[in-house]
Amino acid sequence: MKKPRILAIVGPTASGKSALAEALALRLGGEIVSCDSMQVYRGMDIGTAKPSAAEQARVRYHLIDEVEPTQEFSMVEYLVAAERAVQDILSRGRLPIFCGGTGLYLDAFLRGMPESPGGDPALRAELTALAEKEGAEALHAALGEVDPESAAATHPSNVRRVVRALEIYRTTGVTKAEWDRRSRELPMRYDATVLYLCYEDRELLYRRIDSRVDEMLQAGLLAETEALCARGVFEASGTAAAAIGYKELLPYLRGECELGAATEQLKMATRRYAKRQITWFSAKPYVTRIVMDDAGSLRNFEEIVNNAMGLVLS
RNA sequence: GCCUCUGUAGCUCAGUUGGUAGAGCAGGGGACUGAAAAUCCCCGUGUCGUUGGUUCGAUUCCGACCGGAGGCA
Repeated sequence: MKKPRILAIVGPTASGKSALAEALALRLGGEIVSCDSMQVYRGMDIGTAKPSAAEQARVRYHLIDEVEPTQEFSMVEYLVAAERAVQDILSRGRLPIFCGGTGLYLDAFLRGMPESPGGDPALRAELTALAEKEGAEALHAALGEVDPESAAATHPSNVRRVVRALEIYRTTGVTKAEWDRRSRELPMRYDATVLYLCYEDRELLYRRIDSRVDEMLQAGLLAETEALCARGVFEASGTAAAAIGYKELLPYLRGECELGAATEQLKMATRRYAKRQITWFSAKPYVTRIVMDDAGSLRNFEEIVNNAMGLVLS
């Protein structure tokens, strides 16, 4: 059976993914599947650079505003919802276009996942407490007893990963290394073209990030943050509370620092995030690089769109 | 104009009883399979303000000059 075609636009924050995705969706008869761990939350619009009402009127978007920020949502929920969205889009004869910067989510979708064990909050809490009491080394050593392969691949300080590996072994009796091996053997389910937007001039990307943060503040990011506070998002400290854009402004809202200082922290956090995304996507064998440095002018943008069209249609 | 303090990494500063220097932050590189906007790992050569002097050797001591801060006029 022929695999269905899908397109994906990935890259660091502020690289211009949304604009390119929209242009391609309009030309190719596509619908956009957000591939973003934070845009799924309702009420987090400005800070996550969610497509505006106008943009959502031009192209159909999926996996935006799926859940409340106080709810838990992670990779697997994403996987399920994305699968549903893609089937829906394909059933209408249209092209699914993934767009976003959460590399893990796209990775998981492209590969599919075997029935690996879900998270066990109680066990996680227990193991994390153990690491605090007896040290991360001790927990890592415990992992080494049952799953030396994963232990060797995980730094002892990375408690979260060590906990996850132990969690998998304790709940299934099968090592994480084995689960990973099985998933690696799964065939790609889609014929995917993944366009990775990159900047040869890092400074240029950073300038785009800085000005986008300024625009977000002007658009009312502080008010949005206050609204999230009022809903107890940060007390819940779930995934939504980790979003960049809000937690950096909390010290200012509490009167602990100037707005300028908070803004700097926010820009810095965003740049570092972009850096991590670049590291992630650069290492992926399945991406086709698109250099965005010259996308500034309309003419150059058109050229990039045409170039991308060529890659998709080939 | 005079006096005092000060000038070391992109920033804030240590330090060298004279043998060319190191922290934090910033920055860079990397990892990543059910928390991923998360989590974690690795990376420190810089005319020690400039220029003379003393010295085997000066970033370190001395002088002058230049920049900064403060004080007295």
